This record gives sequence, structure tokens and C-alpha cells, in this order.
Amino acid sequence: MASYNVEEVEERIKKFWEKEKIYKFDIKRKGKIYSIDTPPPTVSGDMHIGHAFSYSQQDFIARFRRMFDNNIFYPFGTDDNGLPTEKLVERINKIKSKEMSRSEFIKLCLKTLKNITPDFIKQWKDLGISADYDICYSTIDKNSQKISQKSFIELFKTGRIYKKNFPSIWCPECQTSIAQAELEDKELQSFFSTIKFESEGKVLPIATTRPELIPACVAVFVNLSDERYKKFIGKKAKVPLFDYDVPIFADKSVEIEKGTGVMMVCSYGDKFDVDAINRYKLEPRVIFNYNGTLNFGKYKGMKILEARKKILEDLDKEGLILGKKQISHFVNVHDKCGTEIEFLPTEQWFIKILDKKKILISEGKKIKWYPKFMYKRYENWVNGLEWDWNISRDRHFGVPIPVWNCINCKETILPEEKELPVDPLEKKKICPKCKRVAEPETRVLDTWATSSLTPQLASSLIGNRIKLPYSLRPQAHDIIRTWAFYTIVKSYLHEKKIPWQNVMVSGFVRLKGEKMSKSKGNVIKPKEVIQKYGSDSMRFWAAGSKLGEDLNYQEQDLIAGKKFVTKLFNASKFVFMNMRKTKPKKPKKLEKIDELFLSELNRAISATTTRFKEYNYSGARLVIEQFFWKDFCDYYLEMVKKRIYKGKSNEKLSAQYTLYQSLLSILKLVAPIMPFITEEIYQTYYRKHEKEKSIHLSGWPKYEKFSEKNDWGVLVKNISLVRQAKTQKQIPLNSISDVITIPVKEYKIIKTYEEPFISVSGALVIKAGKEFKIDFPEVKVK
RNA sequence: GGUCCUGUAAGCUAAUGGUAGACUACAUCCUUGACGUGGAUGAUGCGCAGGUUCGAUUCCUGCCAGGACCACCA
Repeated sequence: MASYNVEEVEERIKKFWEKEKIYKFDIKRKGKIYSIDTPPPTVSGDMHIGHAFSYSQQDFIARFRRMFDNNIFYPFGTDDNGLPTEKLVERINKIKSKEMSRSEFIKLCLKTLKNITPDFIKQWKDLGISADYDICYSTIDKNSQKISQKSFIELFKTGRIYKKNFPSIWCPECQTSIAQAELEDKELQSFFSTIKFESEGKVLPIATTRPELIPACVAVFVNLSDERYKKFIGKKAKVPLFDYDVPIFADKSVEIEKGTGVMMVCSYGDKFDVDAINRYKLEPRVIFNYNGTLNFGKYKGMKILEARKKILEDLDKEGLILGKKQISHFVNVHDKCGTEIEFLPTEQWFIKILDKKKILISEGKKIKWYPKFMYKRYENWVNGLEWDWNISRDRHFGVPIPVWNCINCKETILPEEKELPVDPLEKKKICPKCKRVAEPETRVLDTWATSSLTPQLASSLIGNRIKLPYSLRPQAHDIIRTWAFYTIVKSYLHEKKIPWQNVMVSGFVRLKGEKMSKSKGNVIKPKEVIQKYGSDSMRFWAAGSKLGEDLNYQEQDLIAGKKFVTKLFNASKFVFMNMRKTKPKKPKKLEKIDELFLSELNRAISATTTRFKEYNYSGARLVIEQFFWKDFCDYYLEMVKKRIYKGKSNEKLSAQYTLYQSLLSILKLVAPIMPFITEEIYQTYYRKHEKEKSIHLSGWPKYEKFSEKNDWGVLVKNISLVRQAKTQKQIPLNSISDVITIPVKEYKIIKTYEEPFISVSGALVIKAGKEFKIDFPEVKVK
């Protein structure tokens, strides 16, 4: 152990942990179980820095709890179900899923996943995430499919799940319906064109950003109190270019000031149109195919944007455009692909949730959110819900909806539980009523319908021994409206329970205040950071900001962690350089200064423990950092050095005992944040004297009441004054000083610790006086 | 438009109703038997305006700036 080789040590320690199964969950271990509903990362090529950030933060808590509570359930999972995986597989294999059969594509997905998942998970191991990787699920594995399908069947049987033909949010790119939670805003440049509609020979101008919807127009709305258009109410309007009539209604939702004050209702431009068409029982004119092309006339087959351009040209030719201006506005897009969404009438499966908004809010309130304000985001989301949860997706790769439909009698046929998991496409079912072959449901479940069951998925791997609520759900704030929300929904609907007692919500990593994204090209790869600085440093960095706060990434911040590792390494080397061969027993009488330092240690343990318990890992880091570097290294070590070198045996033993114990405690306090270096030091110096085979399995340091006296502070202050004086005089810190005068009030305290004080200050005489003063021997001028 | 979060040194980040503390960078000095990948010292800071208070960086209100989420987007 000459100098600390980060790469070599971390690799070796990692192997040690795996070989010794340090993080293996054992239900028989003593102590209350602390259970964590670990987030399953979406499988992709590389870990994102945001992952490194938030998984480190949850691992601090996991490691703290492992040492504190003794028994921790910390499973691992991967999310590889649904669109992101499909897209990844398409990219890797350079194919299009819709051009393959479902079973072919699924096979390819599973094969691709098998190839890339191990390397992906390895990055979590490299970071030192202390999950039990043997308790590992994938959201697409057979067991997960079974549990997810079982959930569907249960909810269907209780009437929570229904099927409805309804204009739903549709992504023309992914060609599937999606849920409200999957919408995102995107700013787009667009033309706001005023189009000439007519009614009885008079002009009715309508402004729109979506002229391609003109042929889908089924009504025109004006405001009842709008003097300009009042006279048209009840009459017909002629739709330009397409030459058919639509009714003109008065509707109070029309804002007089907006656009021209006249609006067209199309099937379907937005949620408002859906609502309006229902209210007035209008016959929709659906002009889009599922793939986002138009379905009629000369525009047939054109993509929406293409058709928009063409229709504008045609309108222009006919002199039907009254005005045109460029605007930028926000539109709803699909969060996975950024495509503008449409509303298309399709038959979809829904979980009814709108009637449970109130209770879902009160369920959310029962959970402790860290930081607290994150609860508000949940509440806002639930309050703003306008759709039931659409759980069907027209995709290939996902958990199949376990249903057959009888076309004849409309009966929905469910599988038996023992048949699960089942792919209806692969199995024939006969309608029990009509005795005819039923049609298999072709769609799959929304990926959240499965990942909202992560507590059950993980628990199922150990015989369902972990019950709701779990102790902790760690996650980032972007998925409060999805993962957190849906998990609360399912736990309530199935068990009438909250899924977890606590939620800790991490912030985001930013770069110069900006969100990192591939498109901006400002992505930092944790792999490379770890290679350069080590996992301990990476984790130390992740502990640098409060829970829930975003953190600006800058490479120089990694230096602090790296230095801290070196310091721990060197301090430990020093301590054991002067240690006896056997474990130093507690002497009958401790030196005063050792006693004082142990009491300071007590204080630090107490502060760290409190902070970790409150998920305040950054506060904990601050305390330990300060205590180890300043109090332990800069002051205590300096004070005991000489005694260690040449003290009498009992004096020496007192120092050795104190050093041994306090360093061990410090290492334990640091262990949740820096698991590698602390394990390395533990194995090198402590293992032969201590019974636990890993520091991470050792008990959290205990603390007792400590005195409120501030002797340590006084001592530190005076030593600091001595150093200040020497620095000002530009002389070495170990130089001798003649007389040090201490203020009367503090003199008594210093006198109590005279030996260590003299040892550090090099004073020949200490005396009481009015104020602090230091005299140096006269230096003869050459 | 609504809800929420954040504004502290050059950068990053704490605590606090009473002298604002680390870290990185910077400057000066110190090579002493753990560590120069070190030690010591130093300089620079509470977004703006009111209010409550003996006293506000902290509590309240407004404003400004940044961010998140939602709504609207004819």
C-alpha cells in the first residue's frame, strides 16, 4: 500500500464484494427490514450522469441503513419494456419494428437485450451501488409479465378497467395511443393564417395554425356577444376549398379577442374539439390515418406537414388566404419522439382513475416526501388529471394485454391465472357463449402499467416476503407524474395501501445551468469520469448538493473527492504506522486530550446520524468532511504525534486506542458515501481485529451524550492563533516560541491540555494574560 | 394564466433572527519523521425594494432574474 491506486483498488474491492456476497439480502438477518423500491433504469448503451447522481444519492441512504438497521432489502431491476427499448433495438439492428411480425420483433428485442444488459448493469456495480443484484428483475421478463397481466385481470374483474372507442391522444410517429403523462411541450415556428370562410355570401375569417384541418371542420363557433358575428349564429358556413356546409353555433368558450374571434371545430384538432364535438353530437370527419397521413382526395397519402403546405398553396391559389403571420407557439408532443400528437378515435383500454382523484391525493399525503415540496408536484398533477389512464399501446414489444374478444357477442375472454404469462396471439380461445374462435387482443400494455408494480415485482423474487408499504422509494422528480403516481394508483387499487413510507426525490444534473441532452451535445459520461477520478470521487461529488436540488456539473468538483480519498489513505497509513500489533485495549485512564477528542467524535457521529436519517446526505458529508480533515488530521493528529513517537507506554496506549477507535468511526461515517476507500482501509488495517468481514456490514458507530463544554473549540482557536502568528512571521510551524500568553478566561482550559498544546505550538512557557500574545526567540541578524 | 422551487465570493455549495462556513480557483509563506495529491495564512459574497423587529442574508410582501411542472395554444 504505497500510494493509492484508485483503479486497481476499486476493481479489487468490487470483486471482493461480489465474491463474499456482501450485499446479499438475508431475510433471517437480525433487525428490522429496511426495504427499497429501487428504480429500474431503462436499458440503453451507457449510464447517464443523471443516473450516477441519483443512484449515488439513494445508495448513501441504502448503505447507511444497512449499517444502521442491519437488514436491508435493496433489489435491482431494469426497465426494458416499451418504446425506448423498441427504439434502441431498431437503432442497433437498423430495422423497423412495424415491418416485422410481433413475435419476430420480440425475439430480436430479447436477444439484443441479452447482449447489452450485462454491460449496462456493470456500470451500476462500478459506481458501487450496493443492491443485491441477485434479486433482479426485468420489466419484460416472464415473471414481470405474469404479475402485470394478473394486475390487469384483477382490475378488469373489479370493473376498474374498461374499453372505449374514443378520440385519444395518438402519436403518428410511434403509431400508438399514449397517456396524458407522456405529453411534453415543444416550441415550434408556425404560420398563423387567416382563412376565408363564407356564410350567405359574407366573409367569415378564421385564423388557424393548422389549415390541413379545414377538411375536418364540422362546425364554426362564435361568441354570443360578439357584435361582428352575432348575425351568423344558427346559419351555415361554407368550408373553403372543400365546398361543404357546417353549422355555426354560439359557444361561450370562444374568446372574442383571440384570433379573429371565429373558430373552427375540427375532428380532431385538440382536446377542446373532442369535447365540443361530443357536446353538440356532431358527426366527426376523421381525415388522418394512424400513420399521420391524410386519407382522402388528392391529399391522400400526404404527411400532415406536407398536406399543410399543399392546402395553403391551394388556398392561396383560390385567393382564400386573408392574412398570414409567423408565430412561435407551444404544442403538445410525445415525450419519446417529439412528434406532434393528434387525437384519433380508436378503441383503447383505460384504468378508471378520475373518480379517485381525492383519495389519491390523500394517499399521497400519507407518504413522507423528501424534500417536502415534492409532494406539491404530485398533488398538482393529480388535480390536473383530465383523462383516465390509457393503458393500451399499439406496439410490438411490451406485456401483451391478456384478453380475447368475441366479435360475435362482444364477450371479453380472460385467461386463467395458471396460463400467465400469456400472449393472446400465440393461443386460441373459444368464446364460452358462442363457441366460436375469439379474436386475440393485439395490443400491449403501457410500460408504466408494469413498472407501477415494481414493489410487487421485486418482492415476488423472494417469495413475496416484503409487504407494502416499503420503507423507501428513491427517484428523480421528472417521473413523479408517472412512476410515483402510477405506483400509488396501483397500490391503492389493489391493496388500499400506500406503496412506501418515504419518497426521496433527486434533482437533475445540469451543465452551466442547462439541462444535458444529446441534442445539445453537452452530455457527460460517468464511465469516463469514473475512469479518471474513481467512483468514490464521483459519489463524493453527488453528495455535494442537497436532496432534490439540481447540481451544476463541473469537472473541477471531482478534485475535492479525489483529495479526500488521498487524505483518508494517508491519515490511516500514519495511524497504523505507529500502532501496536494487537488491537489497543481501552486504558484504565485516558489522557485528557484523548477523552476530549472522543467526545468531539461523539458529537460528529450524532450529527451525521441525524442527517442521514433525514435523507440529508449532503449535510452528513459536510460534517464528516469537516471533522475528519480539520479536527482529526489538522488538530488531533498534530497534538498526539509526539506522544505517539516517544510517549510513555500508558500515554502512548491512550493515544493509540483513541486513534484506532476514532479512525474506525470516521471510516464508518464516510463509508456510505465512499465505499471503496473505506473498505480498502478497513481490510488493510482493521479486518484482523474486527469481526465483520466488510466495513459495510459493520454496525453504525454508537454515540452517547456529550458535554456542552467547548474546550475543543478553545484549544483549536488558540492553536490556530499560534499558526497564524508563525505564518505571518514566515517561519516554519514547528519552530519554537518563547512565551505564549493566553487570555485568563481560556488559560485554565489550555492548562488542562498543556502537553498537547505545547507539542503543537512549540511553546517554552505558557502563561495567563490579558490577551493572546506570542513571543519568539530573538533571531540574530547576520 | 396557475402551482412550485431557486437566487449567498470568480466557480460550486452550506448554516443562521445577532461577527456568513467549506470546497475549487487565486495570492503569500512554510519542504516539520502520514500526506507538496500537503500545511498555514489571506482577499473577495447574502438579486432589488419595502415591512415586522432593538437587530433581517434568514420571517412577511412586492419586484426582477433563472428553472420545473401544469393549463392555454381557434
